[in-house]
Amino acid sequence: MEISFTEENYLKAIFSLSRLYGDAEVSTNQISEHLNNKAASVTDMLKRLAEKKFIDYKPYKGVRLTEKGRKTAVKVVRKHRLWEVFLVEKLKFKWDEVHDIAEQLEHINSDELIEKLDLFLGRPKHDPHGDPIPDANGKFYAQKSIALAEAKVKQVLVVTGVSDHSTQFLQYLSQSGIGLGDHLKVDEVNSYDHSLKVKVNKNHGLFLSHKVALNILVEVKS
Amino acid sequence: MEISFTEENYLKAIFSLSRLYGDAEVSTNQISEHLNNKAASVTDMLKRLAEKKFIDYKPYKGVRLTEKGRKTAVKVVRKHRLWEVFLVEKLKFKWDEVHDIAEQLEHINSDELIEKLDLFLGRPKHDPHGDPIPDANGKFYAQKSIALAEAKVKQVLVVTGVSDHSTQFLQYLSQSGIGLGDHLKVDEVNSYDHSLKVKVNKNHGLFLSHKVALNILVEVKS
DNA sequence: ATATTTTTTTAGACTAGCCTAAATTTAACC
DNA sequence: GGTTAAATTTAGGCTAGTCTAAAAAAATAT
Ligand SMILES: [Mn+2]
Ligand SMILES: [Mn+2]
Ligand SMILES: [Mn+2]
Ligand SMILES: [Mn+2]
Repeated sequence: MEISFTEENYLKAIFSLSRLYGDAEVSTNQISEHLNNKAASVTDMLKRLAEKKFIDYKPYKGVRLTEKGRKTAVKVVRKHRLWEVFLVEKLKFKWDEVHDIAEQLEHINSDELIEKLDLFLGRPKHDPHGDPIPDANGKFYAQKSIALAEAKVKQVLVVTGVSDHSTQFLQYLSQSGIGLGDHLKVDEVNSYDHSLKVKVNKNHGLFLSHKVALNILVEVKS
Repeated sequence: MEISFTEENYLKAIFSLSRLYGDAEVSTNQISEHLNNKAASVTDMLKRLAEKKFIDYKPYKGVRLTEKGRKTAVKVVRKHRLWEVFLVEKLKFKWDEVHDIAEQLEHINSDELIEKLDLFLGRPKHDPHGDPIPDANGKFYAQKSIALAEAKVKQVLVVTGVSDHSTQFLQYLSQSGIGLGDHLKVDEVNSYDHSLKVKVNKNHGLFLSHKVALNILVEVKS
């Protein structure tokens, strides 16, 4: 019942792709693109994962996680996000520096360790990017956030997360003075390119492109 | 200049075997036994490590780390021991529970991470088993400990480490009320089997076999 | 100094993961 | 519906790391 580093990465990829596209089957090419390897390699691995009952696989028909596969994938996600919290909260890394390290730490195999880490961190519900941390049973507590681009003018908003986790984007947000928990208000929407003028906490006049506004998640407070 | 999980384990093995036997060449069979794999596999790997300049290797003549190899090995040891401190001090694992998890964590690759972890832990000098933690330059601060078996009757002793890191031995010590920093005094030596009667902190009358006394490291305080 | 034993290396084979190129299946188009 | 294009799988090959069995070198014993 052992699972390799590589198999864990495939399961995580399938899990996140299936969520992304409304829980549909995931295609070989989607996985191939997501993991930056070739479709033929993916087919190889899908056969092995099916053999081990992590996925249901019908050739040419795409793939879906079994319950066993989902549990395994969610556990990797849980580990990834807990380690990210550790890196930011305890070791004082910036939120844009932790992803690659967590990509390694997520494969450390010890249930005792996850449990004790979770406890040490105070059982956090969200990682440094606002993503929910599933509990030990694999349950996610859904947050009802929307993209900033969909918010209405004058609504009181709180930043709850980001959709783009790239270093570039995260650094840009930090430089603009935007982080999790900050208060936003849209003052103006440019009807030509959908860019925004927003208030961040007490400061008016920050300009954000539509592309950026699509990748900031907010909760509407009023 | 990338190094694999497996290569790191070989370098660590060579490093610790070479220390163990007074910095001599390490033989293929020693490595094979230490890592629980076959001599033929070791020969294969030695060729690769020599190719990459981690070791000096002359067929049939044993092997020795290059400076590059030593640096790499010591870094793995440093990571291993820092993570053990983390697991015991922060996550509240017992000292006999941390070795296997550290065996995984030692391969996480990030200089930033080691540095920040070291800082977070308060730059510890010893791991939970009393083993010295090399600094970022690979320097060990030698401790002048002796085995309890070599101590003289009535000397004031402080426990500084253990030679046997097995779960069994560590649990036995814990149950006997012996841990790092505890004060010992040898009250009697049995001249037939070299077993000891010792005082632990304030309690007299603990019996220890010669075998156990060989694996407890102490510093002589007077 | 030979003969025997031990250690080490070589030869050949296997698996996990990856690749490229070719074949096949499915989807899209006219 | 037949033809083309796209997606997927198969076939064959590569590397890292392991193994067993056999050959070769070194050490030991007589
Ligand atoms: Mn991963
Ligand atoms: Mn995250
Ligand atoms: Mn290791
Ligand atoms: Mn230790």
